[in-house]
Amino acid sequence: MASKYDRIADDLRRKIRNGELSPGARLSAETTLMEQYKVSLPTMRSALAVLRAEGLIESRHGHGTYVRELRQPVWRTNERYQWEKNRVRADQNERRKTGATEHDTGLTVDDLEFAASYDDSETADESLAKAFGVPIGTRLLRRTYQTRSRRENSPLSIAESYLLYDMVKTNPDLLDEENEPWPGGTQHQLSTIGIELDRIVDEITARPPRGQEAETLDVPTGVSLIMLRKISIDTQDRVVEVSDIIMPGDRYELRYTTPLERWS
Amino acid sequence: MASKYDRIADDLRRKIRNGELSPGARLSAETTLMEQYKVSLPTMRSALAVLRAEGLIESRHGHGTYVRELRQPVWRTNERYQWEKNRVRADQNERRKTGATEHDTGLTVDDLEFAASYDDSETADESLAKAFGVPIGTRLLRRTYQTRSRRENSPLSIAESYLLYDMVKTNPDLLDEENEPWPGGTQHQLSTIGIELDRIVDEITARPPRGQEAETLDVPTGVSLIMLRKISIDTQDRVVEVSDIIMPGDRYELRYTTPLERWS
DNA sequence: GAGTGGTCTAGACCACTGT
DNA sequence: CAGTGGTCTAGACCACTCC
Repeated sequence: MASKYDRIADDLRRKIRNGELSPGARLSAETTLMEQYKVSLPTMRSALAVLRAEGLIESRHGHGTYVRELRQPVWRTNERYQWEKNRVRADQNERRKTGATEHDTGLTVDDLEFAASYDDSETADESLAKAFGVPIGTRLLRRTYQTRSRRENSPLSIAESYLLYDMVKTNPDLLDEENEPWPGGTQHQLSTIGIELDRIVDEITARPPRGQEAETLDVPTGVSLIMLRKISIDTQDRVVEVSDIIMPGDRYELRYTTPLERWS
Repeated sequence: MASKYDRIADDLRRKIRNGELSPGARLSAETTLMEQYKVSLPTMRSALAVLRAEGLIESRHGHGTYVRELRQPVWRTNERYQWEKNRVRADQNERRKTGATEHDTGLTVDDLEFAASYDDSETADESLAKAFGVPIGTRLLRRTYQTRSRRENSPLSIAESYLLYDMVKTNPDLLDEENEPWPGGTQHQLSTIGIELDRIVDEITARPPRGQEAETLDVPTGVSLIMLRKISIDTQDRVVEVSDIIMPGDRYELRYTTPLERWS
């Protein structure tokens, strides 16, 4: 331990933490830093690589190296699920006004760009088969959603939602991506085929982005991904939807409220 | 894009995904790979650095480079909170038997090593003051917990729990770390000063480990940290405990069940 | 064109792990 | 001891951004 680049990284990390280098500030050029710290360029660069991996700095080619700014977090709460359920029974005008993402972020429909695409040729792999409790190979409807803020380039999140094809085909409207965005969202879509949700189970984990993901989500190295699998279970205890949602960890915070039964 | 090291990383990533290189397998030595791919050593090393950052491989000095094995995830569910609350009213023998971590992991008390330390000289910083709804500088009791499996070196998690000093001092037993592990956990501790919890709010985010954290948690680069702030609110709507819990993302999965009200 | 970060090389030496 | 990955150097050239 205590290699040269480690000590340099420690020094810069300290300067960032105590505000000597504030968010948005530009660091000196690599060649300048290399002279300041009296090391070679590759060594200086590996010191910066450490901080980049920690998400503390960001380098822009031909531009400079900057202290990362904290992005305002978007909240995703589990209260949205009950809110969505209540909205299913509201009239269509009310449903059209806002979606669940707006509920979370406080942004209006106009701020958000929404893209959906459907694919009805998907079949269940091992993981999905287990989640749904069906055999591997069962036909699914896969729906891909991208939400992005109009003010920024990077998507807020990417979601893949899976429905059992045989279950939803009874309402052909549900198979057509042209009907997106569907006022009232998935819970309302399911209600058109007589499904009422009993509970939603969220499974959460986190890992670094891999290869292509970093590009499609446009996250720099140094940002973790929050992986959320959302499993919707109806009043007959059937798994009716499985959704895999990917969120950049520097943009999102999840909030779950767990009520407890009273003693008295 | 499509630099040499990127193409090499892509190739190796593909080999890992399709099983040509299975978990635990040892890659050829860097010098061998460098000849195979006809690049210089530093270039070969930066290809490996990419995969290391993605958590796909792990290098052991003087030993070799290996495909990371998937570790069996430990589940942490929000059902534990109600389970803990129920246990407060169980008798002491029952309470002594198991703790919440055992509830989650399925491991028994004997498998787990538990370390607690108290510090009653802590005061609330901005973030904690806001969470508790008290002025900055308010005296707190800080309790640090480390849980580790006896079979492994790395801690399962690190938790820092904060209580309002003036609130808990009425029971001096709560100020003494020698009483840990306390049968029945924090909810039982709070019950000794007349506190009943109404709900628990979990705030979750994820980010890469920074400098020292990587060492104390003994996680390689390429593992994300799940940061969980748990806020306990009592029946009088007071925030009575705030806990910051750090979990390695490759070991943990969180599961939250949200029940929905019925329509009928 | 000037200044920046990104890629790549060839080679030296050190530090750790096993036998 | 041999084999492995880790650190560091000196220097060349490329690619991007802004003026």
